[in-house]
Amino acid sequence: MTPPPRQRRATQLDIARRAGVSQATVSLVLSGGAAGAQIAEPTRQAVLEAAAELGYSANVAAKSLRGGRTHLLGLYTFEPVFPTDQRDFYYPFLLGVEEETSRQGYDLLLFTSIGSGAREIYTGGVNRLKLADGCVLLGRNVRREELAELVREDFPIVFIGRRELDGAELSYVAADYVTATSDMVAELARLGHRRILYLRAVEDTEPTRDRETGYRQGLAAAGIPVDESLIRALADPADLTAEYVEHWTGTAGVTAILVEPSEDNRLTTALAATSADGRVSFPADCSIALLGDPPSWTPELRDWTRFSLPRVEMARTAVQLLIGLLDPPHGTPQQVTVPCSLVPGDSIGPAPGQAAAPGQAAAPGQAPSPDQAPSPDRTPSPDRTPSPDRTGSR
Amino acid sequence: MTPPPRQRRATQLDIARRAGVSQATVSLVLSGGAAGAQIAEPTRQAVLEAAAELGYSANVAAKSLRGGRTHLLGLYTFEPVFPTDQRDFYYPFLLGVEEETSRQGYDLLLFTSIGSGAREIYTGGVNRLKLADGCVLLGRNVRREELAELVREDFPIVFIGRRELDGAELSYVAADYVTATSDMVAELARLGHRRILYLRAVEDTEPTRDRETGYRQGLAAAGIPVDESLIRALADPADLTAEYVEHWTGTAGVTAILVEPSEDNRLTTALAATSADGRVSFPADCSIALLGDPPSWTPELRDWTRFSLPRVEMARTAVQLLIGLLDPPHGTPQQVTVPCSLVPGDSIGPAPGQAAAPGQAAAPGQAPSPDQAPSPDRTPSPDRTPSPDRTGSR
DNA sequence: GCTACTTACTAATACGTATTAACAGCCTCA
DNA sequence: TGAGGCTGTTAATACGTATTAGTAAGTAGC
Repeated sequence: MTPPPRQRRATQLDIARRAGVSQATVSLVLSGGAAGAQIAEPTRQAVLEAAAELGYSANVAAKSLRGGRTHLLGLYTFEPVFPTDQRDFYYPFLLGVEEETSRQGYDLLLFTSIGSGAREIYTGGVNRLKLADGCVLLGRNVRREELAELVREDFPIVFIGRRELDGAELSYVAADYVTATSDMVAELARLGHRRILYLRAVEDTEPTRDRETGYRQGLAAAGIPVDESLIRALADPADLTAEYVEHWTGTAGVTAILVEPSEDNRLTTALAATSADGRVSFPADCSIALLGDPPSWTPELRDWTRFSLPRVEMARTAVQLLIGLLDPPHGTPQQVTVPCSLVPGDSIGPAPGQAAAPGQAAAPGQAPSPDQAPSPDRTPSPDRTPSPDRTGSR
Repeated sequence: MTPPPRQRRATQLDIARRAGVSQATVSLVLSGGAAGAQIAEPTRQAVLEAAAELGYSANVAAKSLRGGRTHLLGLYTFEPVFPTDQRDFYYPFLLGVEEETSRQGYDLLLFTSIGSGAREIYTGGVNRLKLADGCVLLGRNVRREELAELVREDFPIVFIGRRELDGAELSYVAADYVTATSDMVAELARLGHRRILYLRAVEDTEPTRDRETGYRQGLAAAGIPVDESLIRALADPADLTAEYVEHWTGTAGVTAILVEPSEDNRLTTALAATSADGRVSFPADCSIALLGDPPSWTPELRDWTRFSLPRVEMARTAVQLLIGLLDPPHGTPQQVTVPCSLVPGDSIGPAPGQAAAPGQAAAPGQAPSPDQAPSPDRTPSPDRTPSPDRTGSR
C-alpha cells in the first residue's frame, strides 16, 4: 500500500517536480511572506498538497545558511543545567524561556555546557549557537571572551542577569539587586539596627557588586556611616556557624546580618544547623536576611526573610527582548531591570537593646526615627507575586 | 589594538585569500581528516596562522547542510512538560535525554506540546519534528495516529515507555512493569498474603496492562488462584479512603493492596490522609505497595514500599537507541526493556495471623531469595541520585 | 498594432562547507 | 625517453533554501 520508504528527506525540489512547478514557486508558497501573495490559488493548493503528501519539512541548516529564519531560539547555560542541587535554581528560568518561546511560535534549542571550563560555544572553531535565530544566555561562571565574541559577531543574544562587557554592549534582563538590597537595609534600619554585617560572595560578579552598592546606598539613606570591616567575603557558607555569628554579635556589636545565598543548598543547611543547636536564635539574638533566593530544592525548614527574583518573568522578558532584537536586523542592545519582591519571612526583628541595656549595645542613643522610614509609598507586596503589572511591557 | 569589529564572520574563503591558497586547501587543513594529511607543512602553517588571525570559526549551518545532518535531536512530549505538579515526573527524563544528547555531540531541540489535544506534530501538513535528525517521544496521552504516521514516514523516533502500534513497529525503551509487579506479588506471597487487591488505572494503556500481567504472573508463580473481583479500576486516587480500605480488609479478607500511582500527587496525599486519621495503619492492618514512583515533588511523608523506574537511565538509553537508528539509514526498530528497582520501604509486612516468615517482620528489603532478586548485578541507585560516577566522562 | 503595465511564474544565484576528480610538477624505473 | 607513480594543490560540485532579476502571456490604453 504505502510506497517503499524514502531514504531521503523530501526537499522543495521534490515538491516542485510533483506539483509541476519550479522550486522557487514552492519556496514562495511555503515560506514566502510578502512575495508569496502573488501566487495563483490553484498553484498554491497544488504545492501545499504535494508538500503534505511528501511530509515535507524545511531543512534548518539550509534555511540558516541562506540567512533565513530558522524559528529556533537557543538557550545556553554556562553551567550544566541539570545537577540536582541546582535544579530548582535553573528550572524557573527554563520554564519561562520555554513558555514564552513556544508562545511566540518558536521552538527551543537547548545547548548545555558540559562544564569543562573550556570554550564551549565556539567548539572546534564552530559557533554552536548559530543554528538558532538568537539565544538566551544564563549562568554564573561566564566566559567573557566567548560572550564578547558573540557580540562582536553581531549574533543576537540576551543574558539573564546583568553582565557588563568591555567595549561591547550586551542586552540583558536583570534583577534589581541594588534597590532590593537597599530596601532591605532600610527595613533593618527602621527596626533599629545600626551595625549590619554584609556577607558577600567571594567572586566579584555583577550581582555581588550590585548588592554591595545597594548595601552602601541603604546605609547612606538611613544616615549610617559605612564600616568597611562589616563587609566580609564568605568563602564557604558552611562557615556561618554559631561561633561565627556570636563572634560578630559579641565583639563587633552586630545586630543584623545580610548574606548572599549560594546557588547550592549549603547556606540554608548551615543556617538551619546554626539555629538548630540552640546557641543562636534568629531573630532574637540577631536578625538575618538573605539577599536572594535560596535554591530550596529541599523543603524550607523555615521562612527566611529575603527577597526573591521573579525568575519565570525574567526569562519570559528575556525571550521577548530577544525577539525584538531579531526583527530590525540586529536592533540596538536593550537592558531591562525588573524589581525583586521582598519576602517578609520571620528571621528579622527589632534590634536588641532598643529600650533597655544601654551599656552593652554599640549604639546607645540611637533614634528609631520612624519618620525616616524609607520609601513608605512603595512598600513591596507581602507575597511573592512578582509585580504582575509589568508583565505586558515589552 | 583589535581590528575594527567585523560585521561578517570570516569564512574559509577569507582565509584562503589571506594565505594565498584555495578554499579547498583551507578546508582540508582545518577539517580534513584523512585527506588532510597530504598537505605540505609550510602550507598548513600558513593556513592555520591566517585562520587564527581572522578568528575563524566554522559555520554550523553550512557544515550541517553539507553533511546532511543537523546534529539535532528532538524531544517531544505529548503533555506540556512544565506544569509544576508533574515536574518531578518529567524532569529525570529531560535530564537523561539532555545528558546523553550532549555526550553524543548533539544538541537538543525541545518541542513542547501545547496540550490542545489536536494534532500538533503535523501542523498544517508539515512535520515539525523533522527539523531534527531524530526524536525521542514521551508522554501518557499519546496520539497514536500521529505516532503511526511518523513511523510510516520512516522518521527515526524512540518512545520512552512501551507503546504498541497497529501494523507498525516502534522503537522504545520501557520499564519492565511485568517483572517488577510479579516480584512485588512474590514478596507479598512470601509474607503470607493470599488475598491481594490490585487497584489499576482506568485507562487501558500498556503500562497498566503490563502491571496486570505481572500481577497475574506473580499470583500464578505463588500458586494463588486469581480472584477477578480483586482487580479493580480506581478512577480517582482520592477514593482510597480509610472506609475503602476497611471495606476490602473486612468483607473480602484482603490483607495487601497493590496500587498504581497517579502522575500527580493525589495518591500519596490520599494515602497520607488515610493513615493519618488513625483508623487504618499500614502495614499493621494492611500491607500496601505502589506499582511505580509517586511524583514526589512534595516531600515524601513516608517511605512507601514500591518499585522505581530508572528514569534517567531509560532516557539515556533512548537517546543511544535513537543514535543507532540514524547511522545505517534508518535501522530496524529496537525494543529495550530495563528492570525496575524494588524500594523496600516500610508499608508492607507479614499477613496478619501469620507466623512471620524466616525474616522478621518488616525487613523485606533483604530479599531472602537472592536468586530471585531482580538484576542483582546492576542494582540501580536507590533514589534520585543520577549515577554520579558517569558524570565526568567525555 | 504598438507600448505599457500587470500577473504568475521561473532561472539564476548566493550562502559556507566537504569532497571528488582533475591536474601540474617531479621522480622512478625500464 | 616515455610510461607510470607519487605529491600537493585546486576547480568543480553538491547540499537546500530565499531572493532578485527577469520572462512570457495576457490586458489595457491610445
